[in-house]
Amino acid sequence: MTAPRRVIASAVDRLGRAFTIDDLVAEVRALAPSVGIATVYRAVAAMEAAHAVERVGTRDESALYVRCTADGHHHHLVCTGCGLVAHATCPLDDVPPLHGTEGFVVTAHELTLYGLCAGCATEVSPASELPRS
Amino acid sequence: MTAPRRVIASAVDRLGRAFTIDDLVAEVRALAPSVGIATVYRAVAAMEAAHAVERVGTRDESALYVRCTADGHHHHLVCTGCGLVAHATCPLDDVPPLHGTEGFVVTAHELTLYGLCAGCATEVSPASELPRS
DNA sequence: AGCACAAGTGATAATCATTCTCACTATGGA
DNA sequence: TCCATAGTGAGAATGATTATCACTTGTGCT
Repeated sequence: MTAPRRVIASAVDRLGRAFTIDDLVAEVRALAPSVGIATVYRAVAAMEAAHAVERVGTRDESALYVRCTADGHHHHLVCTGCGLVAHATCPLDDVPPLHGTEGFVVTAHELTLYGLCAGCATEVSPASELPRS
Repeated sequence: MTAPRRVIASAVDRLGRAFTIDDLVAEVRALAPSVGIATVYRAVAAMEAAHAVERVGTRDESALYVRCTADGHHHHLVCTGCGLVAHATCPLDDVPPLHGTEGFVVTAHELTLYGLCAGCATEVSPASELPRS
C-alpha cells in the first residue's frame, strides 16, 4: 500500500535468498535511506501474516525469512554454505507412525534439512557449522 | 563438582519434564536461594556440552531444555498441553530422498513433532497454539 | 476536490533472554 | 597445607525485537 511497504516488498524480491532483518534493512536503505528499522519489522510481520514470507529459522540469533514460493505443507532445505533456502515436499506423509509415539497424538511437526546446495557442493570448502542433530 | 552444579543437576532431575531457564532457576532456588541466574545458564551450557541435557526448542522466546535420555540420532515429541518431551526414533532413515532436493546434499536435519501426550489427549481442552507448519 | 479517520511511519525508549565482567571463593592436585 | 584453576554471584552490557508517541500518509466518502 504505502511507499515504504512497496520498497520493502521489492527489496525482498531483489534479495531472492533467505535474509535476516538486517540484510533487508540494508537492501531497503539502498533504495530509501529514511526507512526505519521498526517499519521493516512491522512490514515483515505483516507479510508473514499474509503468507508472503515465512520464517525459516535463525542465523546468529536473529530470525531468517524467505519469500513464500510454495503453498501448503512443505519444508526447507537450508544450504549451510551460502544460506540459500529451497522448498521440499514433506517426506513424512507416506511414513508409518514413529516408534515412541504410544498414546501421543501428533498434530504438527517442523522439519528443517541442512546441507549444501548444488553450487556449494561442487566447491571443496568443508568449513561450516550450522547444524545440529 | 561444586555445590551449585550439584544442586542444578538434581533440580533438573526433579523437574523431569522440559524446562526453561526460568523454570530451572525457580526449582534451584527452592533448594539453594543464593544461586545466581548466570550460574544456572553456565551450568546448563556445560550440561549441554556434556550431552547431559539438550535444547529442544523454544517456549515464549526462551529456550527449552530436557535431560538427555537417549543416545544417538533421535527426535522429540513435544506435548503442547503440558510441555512434556519424549524421544522418538528418526522416521527419515527409511525414507527415499525428498522431492525438490536435486543437487542438494543433505547433511543434517532437525525434526520436532508437536501434539498431545497420552494424558493430555484424554482431556478435552482444545486450546493450544504452539505449532507452525 | 475536500475532509476525517484509520493505518502506517520513524525515532527513541523499553523489554527480555542471554552473555560478559570482575572481584571473590571453593576445589582438587602436588 | 598451598596454589592454580575453574566456578560463582551481582550487576552491567548486548542485541534482537516490541512498544510508545507524535506525526504523516492513504482511503473512502461526500
